[in-house]
Amino acid sequence: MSADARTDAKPSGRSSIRDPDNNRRALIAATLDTIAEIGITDTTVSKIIQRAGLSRGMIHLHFGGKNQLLAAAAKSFAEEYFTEMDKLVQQAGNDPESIVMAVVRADLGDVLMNERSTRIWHAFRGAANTNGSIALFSSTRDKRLRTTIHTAFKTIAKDYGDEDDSILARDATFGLLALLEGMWVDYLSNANEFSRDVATSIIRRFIKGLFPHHF
Amino acid sequence: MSADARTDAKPSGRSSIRDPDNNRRALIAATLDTIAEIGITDTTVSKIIQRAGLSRGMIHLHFGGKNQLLAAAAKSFAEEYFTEMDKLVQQAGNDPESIVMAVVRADLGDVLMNERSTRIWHAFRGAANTNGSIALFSSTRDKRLRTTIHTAFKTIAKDYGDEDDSILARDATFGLLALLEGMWVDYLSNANEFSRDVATSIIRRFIKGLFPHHF
DNA sequence: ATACTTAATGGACGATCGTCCATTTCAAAT
DNA sequence: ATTTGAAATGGACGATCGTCCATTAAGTAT
Repeated sequence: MSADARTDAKPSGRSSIRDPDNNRRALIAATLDTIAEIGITDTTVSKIIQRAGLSRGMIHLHFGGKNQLLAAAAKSFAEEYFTEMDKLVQQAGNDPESIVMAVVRADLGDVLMNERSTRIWHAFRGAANTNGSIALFSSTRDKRLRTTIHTAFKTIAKDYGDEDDSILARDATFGLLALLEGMWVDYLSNANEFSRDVATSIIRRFIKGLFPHHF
Repeated sequence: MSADARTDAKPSGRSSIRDPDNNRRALIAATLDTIAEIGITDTTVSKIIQRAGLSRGMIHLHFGGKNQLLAAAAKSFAEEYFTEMDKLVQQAGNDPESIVMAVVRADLGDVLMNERSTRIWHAFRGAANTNGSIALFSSTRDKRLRTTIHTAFKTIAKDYGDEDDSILARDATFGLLALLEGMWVDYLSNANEFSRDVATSIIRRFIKGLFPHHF
């Protein structure tokens, strides 16, 4: 065995002391954790670098400033959400009914909806009005997700031969997303009293009201 | 007539230059306006007193500090909302159906739901996690409003002789409030595309799904 | 070995934060 | 008129904010 431990220290390895990408990620993670813990108002450069265990100048070095770090954190947070959502939805069946309920269960599940994420979500939403760079990544759910739900509801709506097929599907999409948003607010307000099962069954009940032969 | 013009300058009069109560209200109004305009993060003591046209020390004089002023502003904002809501609901008929729809129309009407109020609402909600004194006044809608809706739905639910009367009413209450919350988020995200009529008809459709013989 | 590029450091900087209080102003009571 | 007490003022204060950069350390190429 001529291979020694140092040989595999390729550029792509993690053994190096220096690791800009890792530090970049650490700063974003520290930012999100700080926001979740003490709120975006009290999230300062000092608190972030202290939590990340990095030096003061690194925020300016890697992001150019605090605001750009916040924007990057918002983007990263949104990407995490949609990546996880995609994963969970793809595990569902192919029939529209399963897809819709997979979205509901994913959005209300503890992976996506928890104290940390609801706090971060609302912190960014509150800040999005004035900070345009944050607003881009916190628009009401993702376009892709909206399309997924809309497509599923359009398929279902065809089973109800009424003339307002498309309006029904649009209303169901709009309403479902609003319901999910409202559940997040409710969870944020009192996480201890909130029941995921109750929330899920309520949403199912509302959807079933629109599509009595399904759900 | 021994009464001269000065006699009626009672403590409750408004003729005086000094008017502590008015200044107190002015500070709260300036705080809310500032939050709506530039966000709670950038809302500073200097910005508030500048907008109110008052002197620097007045915040400490009347409220004891910035945080207490914010709490008072949150309380005032919530009270405004519920006062207006009460007014609009009382103008409605006495049948449960009218009451529910009155709540919906009030919550989605331009008096209660507008850019200013949705921004303030979400700013406070985002800050409520860390600031307990704010949290008290921004709990998911008011208890009284919740009771009003719940009572109406219980009456309606009795017409559907199923055994899950109370669960149905509970679900309808929970779901309606979540829907309304979600609509506020949607309005905040893109106020220009938002349609109050569409939102109202969607909510009515969802409720009608639960109570097909009504709405 | 040496030169060169990039990553990382942490202190200095002016600006601004919220708080506080000595002082002044006003209005009612005497 | 004079006294008394509350309302209002605005500058001073230390603390902290975010930014920036001269310097050091680490990794790569010659």
